[in-house]
Amino acid sequence: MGGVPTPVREQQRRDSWAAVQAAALALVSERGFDAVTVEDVAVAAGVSRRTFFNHFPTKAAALFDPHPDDAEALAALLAGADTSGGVWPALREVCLALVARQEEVLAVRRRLVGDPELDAYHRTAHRHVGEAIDGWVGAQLPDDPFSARLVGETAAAVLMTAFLSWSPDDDPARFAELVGRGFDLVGTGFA
Amino acid sequence: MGGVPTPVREQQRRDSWAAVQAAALALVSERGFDAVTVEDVAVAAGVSRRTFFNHFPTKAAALFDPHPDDAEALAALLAGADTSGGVWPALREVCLALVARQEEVLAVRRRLVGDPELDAYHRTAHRHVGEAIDGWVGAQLPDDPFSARLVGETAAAVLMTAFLSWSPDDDPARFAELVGRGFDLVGTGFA
DNA sequence: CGTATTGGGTGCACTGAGTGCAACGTGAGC
DNA sequence: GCTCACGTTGCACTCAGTGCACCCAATACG
Repeated sequence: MGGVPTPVREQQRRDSWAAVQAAALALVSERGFDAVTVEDVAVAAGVSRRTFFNHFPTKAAALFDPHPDDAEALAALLAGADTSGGVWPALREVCLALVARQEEVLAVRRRLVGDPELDAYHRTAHRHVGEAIDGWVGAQLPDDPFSARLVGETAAAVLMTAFLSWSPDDDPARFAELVGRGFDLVGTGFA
Repeated sequence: MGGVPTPVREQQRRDSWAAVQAAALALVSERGFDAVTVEDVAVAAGVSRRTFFNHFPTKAAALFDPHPDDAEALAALLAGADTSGGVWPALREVCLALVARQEEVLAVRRRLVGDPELDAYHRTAHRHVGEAIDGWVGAQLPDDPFSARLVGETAAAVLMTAFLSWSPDDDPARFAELVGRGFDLVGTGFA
């Protein structure tokens, strides 16, 4: 019944998941996406090829699916957000706190832009954030799902823009700066 | 030399391209993405499997890559846009004119949401529009590429939100209405 | 005109992603 | 200890996508 089967099993599963994602990021950032096979990743993670696909639906997903801890962290940030100054400024702070957690992963992913297939997955990765925001905004605007979704999509667009405008060789702090600037620009309605 | 090889060849190629896309949209909207093979599409289009991949890099691309005519139409709309009232309101009108051209294709695509792989491609399809806008805004703001890209990404986010909030059974005009409303909401900075 | 060239279409063989299925083994409940 | 649940595994299979050599029709050129 409770989604969590049992602590030990759950931990095994998370470890296995994390080992596969770590191996995928390491190999792909070293050799490039096309030069790494799922078999390579599985071997490096100490897992069978079949198990890889038990965790991730596609090769690209191993690179871009959010770590459960990060998903929980985002939920916590949203739950604790201060909306007294409005929804959009509150989201600004949430996203700034979020990106600070993920510097290393973002740097690896940034080196992968250019491949069309990967770019598509890249956008869904930022969409994981957008969807969480959807739900959060939607709870505050239960009678306006369109606006809630638009806020989530727009926040994801800001993150994507900052991500693409940033270079992994730059100071990581510059990425946060770009995110803040993006939120500010949208907040003025591109006046 | 000139990119266009010669009128006849160019026309042959476009016809073949269009036949494949039409076949892909028809079959997939009828049976679903996974139940249609590239072979099926090629046969229905009267073309070899190998030719399919000469036109489209992936199966999903056959569904989502923009028709050359539409790409040219967008460029023309942007070139003729009236920016006297500001960049964002001008984009609003361009996007409204654009979606009016594509009602049928959008209705088919709308039936395909839900598949994660397809959703990823879906976003890149709206990104084709965003990229054209990037270039257009970038020409007007040559010293601020970040803002130019942000405008393009945000416009794509508005289109995507309207697309997801719309139902193919709705009046097509409602889709345009949603696009307009999305641009208005962003234009106020989510105040 | 006749000949050479170009460029799209095709067939073939090959790699690798992704899936269904039937096991196996180890933690958990009784 | 027995049984059940569940993550893992191996195997066989379909199909997406690619490299390559070849064919044919449309063009360029003499």
